[in-house]
Amino acid sequence: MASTLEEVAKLAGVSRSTVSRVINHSPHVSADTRAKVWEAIEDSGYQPHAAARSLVTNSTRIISVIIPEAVTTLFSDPFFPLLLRGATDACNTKQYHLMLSLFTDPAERQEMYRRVLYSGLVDGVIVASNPLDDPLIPDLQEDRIPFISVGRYPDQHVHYVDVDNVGGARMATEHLIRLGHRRIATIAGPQDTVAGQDRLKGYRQALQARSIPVLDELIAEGDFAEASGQAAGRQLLSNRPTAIFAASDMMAIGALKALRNGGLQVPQDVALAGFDDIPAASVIEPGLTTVRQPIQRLGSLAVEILVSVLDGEHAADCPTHRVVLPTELVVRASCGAAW
Amino acid sequence: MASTLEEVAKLAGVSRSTVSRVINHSPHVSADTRAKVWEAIEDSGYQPHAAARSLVTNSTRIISVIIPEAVTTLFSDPFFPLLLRGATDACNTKQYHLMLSLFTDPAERQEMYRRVLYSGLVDGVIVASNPLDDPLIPDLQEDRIPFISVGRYPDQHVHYVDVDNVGGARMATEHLIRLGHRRIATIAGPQDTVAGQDRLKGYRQALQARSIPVLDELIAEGDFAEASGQAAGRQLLSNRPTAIFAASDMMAIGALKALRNGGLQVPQDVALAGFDDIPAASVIEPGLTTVRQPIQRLGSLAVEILVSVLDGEHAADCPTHRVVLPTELVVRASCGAAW
DNA sequence: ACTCTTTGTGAGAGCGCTCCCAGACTCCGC
DNA sequence: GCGGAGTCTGGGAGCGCTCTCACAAAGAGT
Repeated sequence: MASTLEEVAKLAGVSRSTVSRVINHSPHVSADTRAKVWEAIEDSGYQPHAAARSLVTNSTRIISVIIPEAVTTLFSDPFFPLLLRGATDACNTKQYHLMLSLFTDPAERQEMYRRVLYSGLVDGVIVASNPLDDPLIPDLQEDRIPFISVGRYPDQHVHYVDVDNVGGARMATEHLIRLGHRRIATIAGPQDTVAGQDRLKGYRQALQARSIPVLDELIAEGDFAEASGQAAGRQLLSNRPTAIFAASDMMAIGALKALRNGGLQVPQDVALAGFDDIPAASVIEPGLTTVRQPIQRLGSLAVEILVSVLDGEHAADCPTHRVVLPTELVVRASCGAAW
Repeated sequence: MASTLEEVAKLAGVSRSTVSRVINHSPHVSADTRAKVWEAIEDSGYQPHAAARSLVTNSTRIISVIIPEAVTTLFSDPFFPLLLRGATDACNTKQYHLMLSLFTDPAERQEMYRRVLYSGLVDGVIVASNPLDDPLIPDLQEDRIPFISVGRYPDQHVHYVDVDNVGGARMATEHLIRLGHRRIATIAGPQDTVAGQDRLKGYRQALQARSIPVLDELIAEGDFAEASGQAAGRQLLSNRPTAIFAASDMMAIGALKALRNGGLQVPQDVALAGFDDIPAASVIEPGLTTVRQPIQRLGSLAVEILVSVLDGEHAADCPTHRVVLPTELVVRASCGAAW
């Protein structure tokens, strides 16, 4: 189990170098020797010592997923587990390991930054749910640490993967338009996040494409959480929309409560659509029409791209990867569609 | 940044050994020298190389969280993210790192077992959501790898943390009894999981304590997921319970649908209680009475105990840690309580 | 003044691995 | 038959760190 190269070498009657070559699949070993060595490896249950190997190769095959602030909304939403699921799947097949870094306060992050990144503990980093004004990405760039962002990032040289937030929001809004609605309100997400911005953009695009005026009075802003959706719903009520597109399911659920409190029925009086397709969306009454995102794929793709960058290691001449995955409209009862 | 001990030593005008001593807070360094060295460390932005250090200390300060099967129910339930949140918090304060290992198929696990555990990559392991018949824990024991189980484990020498599933189920059932119900059915969880067993046990205890007969016809079994709850609800209907305690919120939601389809109202015709307090529980109509568990604390505790075992390292004479955290009854509308 | 501790510091070995270089051997063509 | 190319293998250095050991200097006791 805890044997060393040297011991395996003795067992196989060859030198340490030869065993190393076999382990690393070097072609310069005769078939006989190779077989002999493999046998010795099997017999001894040998496994290379990770630290020793890292020390000389200068690579740990560990990728860190950094979530700068342990965003509370992440826990009412399976985004986070699904992302990790996808990422670990990809890591398993690529023979990499996943390290998880969550932070509550910035001091903690600074501390981690030194400990994890400067100590050579990880080969690369996946940054998820990073607020636009966070210094993390600039820091990573400056220190030339390979990374990829989950979520669009407005910089020429940053690799990222994202879901098509604009397209998803447009689809949902178009769907409401197609059902005959013209006074369509939106509860936008926080405008300091890319997702919040993009979903509002999609809403705007859909209206503009049909020459429906975009009215400020029909746009409220929330923070993706339920309470903010309820507040926004209450506020929008007085402007009498016939439909509401909320930029998150939790806000849609909040809005649903506000509408009910205001004596309005969904979908009879007001149609409702959300974004995310959280588990609760299919469970509430009426079922919530929403936009589904391929989050697990997002996670695996992030790993795959990062690994390709890491393995390629042609540093400068490697093109920037930017992948946007399509979203999918899930029609349920809340929009009042027969479809 | 990527400087070495040697360089810092030269900068401070001392030897490598002395810098090492300062870094590791050895007391055998004069105050003057110590100050000088710290200055050199700050100036050079020195950070010890993790692999080099691990090679000689034979410790990586990495803990792995292993979830043997990427249980799908974990993703309709914030159990997993909350656990990780708690675990990372504790890791941050203890200066440990968290590695994540999820698996879909057993071959993958075997592969990981070699790669992660035998290679000295991690110092210890947290095993979560492990089925009773899984060989993982016996394997870990045999290989003398320090670990702790999240979830009770029936072995004298296994450290574990768990929530009080028995007590929680008993509380929920008692609550229904207190509201006047006598024909109380339960939708139990899978009986090959400890949580499933314990929640059924709590239900039984509550009835027996009030001398209410435990009837087989009022006990159905599900797999914690919604569909199984709906099936179980349908099945129980014919036996006319006046209340149902479901061992998970998802099953309670399934049962709710079955009851509605059968023309019954909750809580007027049948009272309903669940377990877990998932986000959907507060969002559905009627709000679901349920049992809340301190999952985040469970995660941080698991790390704290494992680290104490790791740091203590008095191997044999260290007592087995077994912590069971209390659960909390959350009363909402579905049980029909005024309270 | 001399040993005898005590305290602070440096030199050296070695953790287990990879990788370079050199050597031994085989095989071919002239 | 002999040099040169090609193939395979072993030896040695060294990655950056910790830790033991030895030793120098300083203080304490007789």
